[in-house]
Parts: sequence; C-alpha cells; structure tokens
Amino acid sequence: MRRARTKPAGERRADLLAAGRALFLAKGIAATPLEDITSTAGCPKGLFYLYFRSKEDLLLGLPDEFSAEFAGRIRGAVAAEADWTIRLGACVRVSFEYYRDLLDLHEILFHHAVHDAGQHRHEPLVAGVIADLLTEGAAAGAFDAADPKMTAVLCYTSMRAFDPGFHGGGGELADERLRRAAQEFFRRSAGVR
Amino acid sequence: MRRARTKPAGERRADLLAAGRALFLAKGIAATPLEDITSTAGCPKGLFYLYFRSKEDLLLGLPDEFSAEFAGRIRGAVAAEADWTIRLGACVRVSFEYYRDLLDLHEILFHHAVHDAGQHRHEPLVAGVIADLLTEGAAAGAFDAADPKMTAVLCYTSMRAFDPGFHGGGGELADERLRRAAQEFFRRSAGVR
Amino acid sequence: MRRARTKPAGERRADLLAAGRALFLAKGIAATPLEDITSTAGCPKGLFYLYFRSKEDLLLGLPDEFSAEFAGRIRGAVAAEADWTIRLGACVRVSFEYYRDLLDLHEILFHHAVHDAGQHRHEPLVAGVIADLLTEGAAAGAFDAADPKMTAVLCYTSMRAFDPGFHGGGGELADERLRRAAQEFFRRSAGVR
Amino acid sequence: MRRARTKPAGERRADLLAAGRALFLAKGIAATPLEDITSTAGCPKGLFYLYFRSKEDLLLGLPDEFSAEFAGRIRGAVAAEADWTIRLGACVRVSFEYYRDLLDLHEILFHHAVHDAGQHRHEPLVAGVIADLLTEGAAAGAFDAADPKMTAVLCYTSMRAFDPGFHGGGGELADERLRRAAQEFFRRSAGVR
DNA sequence: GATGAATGAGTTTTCATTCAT
DNA sequence: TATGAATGAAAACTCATTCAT
Repeated sequence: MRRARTKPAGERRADLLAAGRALFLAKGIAATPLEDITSTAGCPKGLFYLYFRSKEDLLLGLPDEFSAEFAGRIRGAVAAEADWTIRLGACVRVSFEYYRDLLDLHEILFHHAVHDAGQHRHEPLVAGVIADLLTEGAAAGAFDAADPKMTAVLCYTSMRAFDPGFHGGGGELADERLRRAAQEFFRRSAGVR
Repeated sequence: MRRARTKPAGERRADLLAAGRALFLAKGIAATPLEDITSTAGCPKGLFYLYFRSKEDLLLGLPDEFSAEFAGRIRGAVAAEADWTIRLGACVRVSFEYYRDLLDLHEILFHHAVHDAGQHRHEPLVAGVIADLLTEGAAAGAFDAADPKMTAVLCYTSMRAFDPGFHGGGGELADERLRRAAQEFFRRSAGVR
Repeated sequence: MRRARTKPAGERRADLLAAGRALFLAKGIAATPLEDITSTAGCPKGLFYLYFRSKEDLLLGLPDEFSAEFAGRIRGAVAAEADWTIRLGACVRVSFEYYRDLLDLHEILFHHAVHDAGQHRHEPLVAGVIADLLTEGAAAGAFDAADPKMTAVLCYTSMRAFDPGFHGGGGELADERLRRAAQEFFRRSAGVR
Repeated sequence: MRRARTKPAGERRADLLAAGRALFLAKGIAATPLEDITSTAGCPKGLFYLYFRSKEDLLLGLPDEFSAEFAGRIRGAVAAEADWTIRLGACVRVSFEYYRDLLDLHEILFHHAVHDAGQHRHEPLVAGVIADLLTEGAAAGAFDAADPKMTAVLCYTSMRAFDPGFHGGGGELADERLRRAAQEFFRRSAGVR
C-alpha cells in the first residue's frame, strides 16, 4: 500500500532519535539543522515538535539510551563467562567494539551536557558496571584492586583511547596492538592474580 | 588623554584568545557568539578580523597552546625527579592538577576538532610524553609495560576521570581517593617493579 | 460504558465558543492556538472543523452573542422601571456590571473586527438601545439631549471607563466614586430636567 | 551620493517605530510580520534587532510616544485659549482630530498591552490633562463637575466615539453632527455655567 | 588602523488546517 | 462521527562577516 503516512508514535520518535544520532555523529550538534534530522527521518519539519519539545529535548533523550545500551552490553558479555579474568577480558572486548560504533556520539552528547544540564549523569552507569565487576571479582579472590570504584572510573575513562581518532590511521595493526595493550592494562589495574 | 585605544598586536591577540577560551569553556563553542568574545576582550567586533581570519581560526589557535602547555608541565615535573617511580607519580600529580584547571576546554576543543579538521592533532603530544616516560623507565629497568606507546594512550585517556564531573559531589575526600587510586593505577599499568 | 464520546452538536458548539471566549480574554486572539481551545473544550482538534469553518469563524460567532446580551440586559433593566431618570440610572448600573464582567472580551472582539471584517457591526446595537432611551425620554419630556443618537454613541463609548483597568487599583472606594460620577455624567448628558 | 547605508541610530529607530505604527494600524499586530516592518523602514531584517530586542519590544515603545503626544496636543490647544468654555471646546476639537489620525493605533496598542504588561499605563496621562482642565476651570468658577477626576475619565473614554468606525459611513454630515454633539456633551459633563 | 552599523542567509519554532483511519 | 498524526508555509530571531567611515 505504501500509504503509512501515520506511524506508531514510538516508531516515529525512534526514527527521529536515530536520525539525530547519525547526524550529530557525522557533523556535530551545532552543525546539524533540525530540518536535516526530519528529512533524514523522512518526516516533515513540524512533526518533530510533536515528539520533542525542542532540538535540545532530543539531545536530552539520547544519552540515557546509550549509556544503558553500553552498560547492558558489558553486563551481558560478562555474564556469559564464568572465569573472572575472562570476564574482564570480555568487558574490554565489548567496550572496544562499542566505542568503535558509538563513542563519538557518546562524547558529543557528554560534552553537550556539560554546558547545559551541568553534570554528566550518564557516565556512572557504565563505570558502575565495571566497579561491580572489580568488586565481585575481588570478593571471589580473583582481583585485587585497592579502590574498585575509583579504579573503575579510571578504566572507564581510559576506554576513550578506543576512539579511532587517538592513533591517527594506524589501521588494523594498531588496532590489534591497542586491544592487546588494553587487555593487559585492565588486568594490571584489576590486579589479576 | 583618552587615547590608549591602540594595543600591541600580540596583546590583542592574546586577549581574544583568552576571551574565547573562557567563554567556550563556560558556554560551549556554538553558544558563544563572536561578539561576546570581542566584548569580553574589550575590543570592537571588527577588530577581531584583523587578528583572526574567522571564528574557526580562533579555535584552531587554542589547542596547540594547551597541548604544549600540558606536555610541558608533565615534562618539567618528571625532569625534576630522579627516581622513575616518583617520576611516574609526579606525572600523575601534575596531570590531576592540569585537568582540574583546563580539562573542559581541552575536551571542548578536542571535540570540535573531530568534526572539523578531522583528527585530533593535539592529543599525541601528551600521550607521547607519557610514552617516553614509560619507554625510558622500562629501558632503565624500572617499568615493564608490554607496549609503552599504547599503554601511554590508555593512561592518557584515563586521566579524563580527573574531570570533577565524573564523580558528582564527592568533595575533597573523593578527590583524595581518586588521586591515590590513580597513582596505584598508573603504577600497575607501568608495571613498576 | 466508556462511551459518551458523542455530545449534542449544540452543546459542543457552545463549549468551543465558551473556551474561545475564555482564552481570548486571558491571552488575546493571536496568542491562543486552536489546540488550546479544543483542549479546553475537551474535544479533539479535528472536531473543531465540524462546528466552525475556521478559527476566524469562531471569532465571528462571538460578538453577536455579546452585543445582544448587553443590549438585552439594558433593555430589561430599563423596562423594569417607570420613571425616566431612574431608567437612565438603571441603564448605567447594568452597564457598569456588564463591563466588569465582559468588557475585555468585548474589546478584543471589537478590535479584531476592525482589521478584518471592516466595521464594527455589533456596537450600534447597544448604542441604539441608549439612543432609544434618550429619544423616548425626550419625547416624554424627561430628557433634553440635542442629538440623542450621537449622544448615545458618546455615552456608550464613555462606558469603557468602567473597565477596571482605567483607574489602577482604586478598589471599592474608587468604584463607588466612578458609579456616582457616571450617574451624574449620564444625567447631564441626557439633559435630565 | 545616495550612499547612506549608515544612519544615525535615532533616525533608524524612529523609522522602525514609524513603520511599525503604520503597519499595525493597517493590518493589526499579529498580521504584521517583522519583515514587513523592516522592508517598510527600508532596512534589512537583522538590523531590527540592533534597535529592539524583539517585536514585542517595539510594541512597548509605541504607547508612551502617543499618549504623550496626545496629552501634549490637548495641553497646547487649551493653553492657547483664555476662556474656560472655549478651552473645553478646544480640547474636544483637538481630540477629535487626534482620534481621526491615531485612534486605531492607540487602541491597538492599548489592547495589546492588556494581555501583556497588564494595566493600561498610558491612558491616565490624557485623562489627567482633562481632569486638570475640569478642576482648574471649576476653581475659576467656570465649571461645576462633581468629581472632576472621574468625570475626566468618562470624558476621555467617550472620545472613542470619534473613531470613524462607530458610525458606519456617515460621511461629513455625521462627522459634523458628532463634533457638535461632543461639544455639547462635554459642556454638560463639565457643568459649564 | 579602528569601529560598529549593516547584511541576509540560515535556524528554530509555531500552528491552522487536512485527512487517513 | 470522531480522532490526532501529519503537513509545510510562515514567522521570529541569530550571527558570522563585511565595509563605509
């Protein structure tokens, strides 16, 4: 029929969110006019305001989504393993992948938030998952981090190195080196026995 | 005399750079109109274009300044010590201080660069200093990092945890914990013997 | 049953008219989106167009209502009295009351009409009632207005002074003074013998 | 030279004010886009915001201008006469003229203000001038208004009858009748001896 | 050089009205 | 009949950059 002018509200909202996500990632927030978002989402400009109060409002909707997704991915990968060291490795692997996909957006949103709503409320989620991993691993006698919570924060922030931007055009080789270094880096930080 | 309208070119440029830095930090790049910069710098709007080709041009001038300053501070602190482990500690200490002052601007510029000029040209400088420290320390038999360069990148990125935003309102206590955890974190990563 | 979605057409129309009246009064015509009207009336947006051709059409429906109501009230009050001077007093009293309730809306509609449909078609009604009073009173030998019709117009317009806005926050005392002054004012204008 | 891209600030502001005045009068506030104002004033859109913070701000600038002008005109005409009854007549004549020119704008602004800033702060000025006339005339033994202040308010509001809209297309004859009736109306209200 | 008024393309946002369901 | 998502033209406002003085 190809009619479908009307879409379920949830889907429309998701389309707009996705369009915003893609465009902010590609060009930055300020450089993305609202009209680009709606045309990418395949809807007229005015419809945007049926789902979001303003451009700002769209921005506010994105971080939660991602932080939750990131945290969920790590948790899932960790839960799939039994051995603590392997769990730690899984955490690193998944994060590496995630950053490759979404870090930039994460960062963009993160920084936008700084100027606006004040503090970064979406970060702790991921750092918390890592902290849990370190704490529980320590309780199980597998790790030995002096201050799991703070260590988790440091581990979390170090992940930004996974952003391809950090080592020019190293290519696959550099990637592989980075993965390996990160695995070692996390193991040492966690104090793997 | 009421003259004094004229200022040495170097000073004017510096004033504008400083004004930009302060305002970008406070409100973000997109949210800072050029006029705010000139009025903060205390000069007429038109004068701006005598010192910079465009707003963008001002942005481009800032990162080098900071990256060099950061790298220089670390290098200085490291050089002031003889023992490798203490040098590492000094590196962490200085970085902590630096981030407290300037991280946000650093980040803002960093992210602006991503969408614009492409790759982050100012990061490697600092990561390079850390890499040198790890490499030289390893050569001296004090450290044992498998891949000093990559480890340095990870160490460098982890420093973002020093951003006060990362742990709500922890206050002095949390700061102290973080400093201590960071020292341990770096020592482990470096593989201090 | 959860039915009751349907309402008699007359009632729906009245609800919308009432909602428009209240909102135009509170915020002005231009500042009142159609959606506010329908939501205040408790009906979906689309339904509006079943009862009115356009927003403009709603506006057009309001003045007649009010002008007729106002004229009717005066006529009623006048008819209830026998003495001409008392009749004039009743006219003033009723007008005072009416203006306190509805002047603003009256004015809003009046002004809207100016730019739109051209001339104020609802004013003459009230002025006409006053003109009748003056003319008939004069015929009965009770009044002596040189030009009853024009005098009636002047009397009618002077009533705008009853708008509370015209004398700040005078309170009850100022109100009483105004009532008294208006009574005298009308008596003199009518040339009460 | 016909250059003159630049204009004295005062003149530009006045041009915009005048353009706004003319257009609001002709089409109403809501129906006048900002761009019409600037194009009428012969300047680009953006320049508007150098002189006014917003469209609203322009509106706010108009009433004072007019109320002062109106009051001034009356005062001037009154001062030019010696006899109190003639003074009253001059007041009516001048007001009649004024209303013919500017009433609509006056009214438009008046009503806009109602919804915005609340109370009509510009009316009292004119009513005050009339009140002075009545009070001083009474002191001189020429008038006899029971409550000069309230009577002045009633006289002032009655002037709205001068708005051509109030008697359809009566033409010159109706105008003459209205002038005459108004003169008589004011004389009676003032209680001319 | 120095100045700040001028410029106008580009953005966000609003909302009356339509229309598929 | 009833609904509210869809539509897009139109409006307000911003601001980097230019340029006459």
